[in-house]
Amino acid sequence: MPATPENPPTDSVAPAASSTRDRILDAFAELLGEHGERAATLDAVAAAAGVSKGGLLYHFGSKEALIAGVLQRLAELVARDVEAIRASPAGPVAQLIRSSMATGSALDKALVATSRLAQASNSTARDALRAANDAWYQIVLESTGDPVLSRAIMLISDGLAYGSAFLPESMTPETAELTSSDIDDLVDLITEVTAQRSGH
Amino acid sequence: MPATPENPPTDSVAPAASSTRDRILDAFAELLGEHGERAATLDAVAAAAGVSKGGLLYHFGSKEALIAGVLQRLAELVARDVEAIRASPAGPVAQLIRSSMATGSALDKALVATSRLAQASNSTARDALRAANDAWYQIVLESTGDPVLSRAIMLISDGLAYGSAFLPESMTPETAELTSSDIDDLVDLITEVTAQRSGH
DNA sequence: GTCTATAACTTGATAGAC
DNA sequence: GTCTATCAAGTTATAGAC
Repeated sequence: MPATPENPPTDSVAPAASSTRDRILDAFAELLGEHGERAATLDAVAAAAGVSKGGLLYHFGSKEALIAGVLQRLAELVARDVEAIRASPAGPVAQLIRSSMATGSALDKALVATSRLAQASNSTARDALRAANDAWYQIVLESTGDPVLSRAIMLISDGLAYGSAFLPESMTPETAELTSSDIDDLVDLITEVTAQRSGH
Repeated sequence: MPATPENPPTDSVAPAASSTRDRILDAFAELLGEHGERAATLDAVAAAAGVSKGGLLYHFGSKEALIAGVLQRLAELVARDVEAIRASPAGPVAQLIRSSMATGSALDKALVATSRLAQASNSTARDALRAANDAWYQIVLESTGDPVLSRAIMLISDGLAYGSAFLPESMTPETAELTSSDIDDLVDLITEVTAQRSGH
């Protein structure tokens, strides 16, 4: 993608002036997340992006190309997130847990969309999810130095991510939506356990 | 399960003499789990079950009826599982964690199949998953008496379930497939933390 | 109960006008 | 760059024979 002074900083993740290409990608990810893979047809994506099917296919020549676009976007967002977690003042683990629940960020949307593709038997999507998980696990392991605890932390993170992504609305009292104070409690628990295990 | 050789088990979940109806339901759940919702077409299900499409539609008049069949099967299996967990000598929490990873049991298959449907925007499937989660959470809460810890345990269980269900094969070294000894470590960790928190 | 044939519709993709 | 046909293949469901 040629970036000239006239065609400004074309960061492919979240351009200031959303290009048609990006709108299409947004619409595809959104449909995947909200209504599943089967609903994310070319027709539906085109309509949601405000273009015709022909217009969509000019930018992405096939559905495969559309999928590749989402996966590439995910890879970029994960790379950024990894840096953000590493640089977090609150500590990597707290930052990871707090950012696990899907809140509608670009990364969340890309992750959910990729999960849907992975479950539709797309092995490239599965690989992308694994790569992201590996990166996060590595950070946690470096931070705690404790493999068992690190796994437990990753599983909690996964549980938060999947739960918020897959069972979004109207939960029952028992597993009612986790409030931010619930997350605080969770982080405290993990912090305490981490201190106890490293202290000994 | 009161099943005598003379009176073979005729419950609707997994009859010894698999009826056509059950074979169809098995095939549908299997296809949903292995290849996603989009691949679980009537054609594919019929072929996998060894009947024609017409034959399938004699037993389940529509795709909706097929879905209802899977959800009913799940409800029955969850009810049984709840009883088994409550009666477990090792304690409910250890039993729950150990049974979280999908190992191919009938319950696992029904859960995975229902997850796929839930992600295809089927709200009935979502409700079924929530009901199951509520039941398990209730058991854990009764066992530990500690809401924060119970949530952490449920999240670990969710993480195990989703991970094993959605990223099944060929994992990388970092998050390599959890061995049963890894699970042992995890259960030990949880047991210790539970003891510490209740002891104080 | 199970099959084949077929109707009605959706989906991904191509061709070509503007 | 974006649009409107248009097509071939696939999908759910019905009808009726055996």
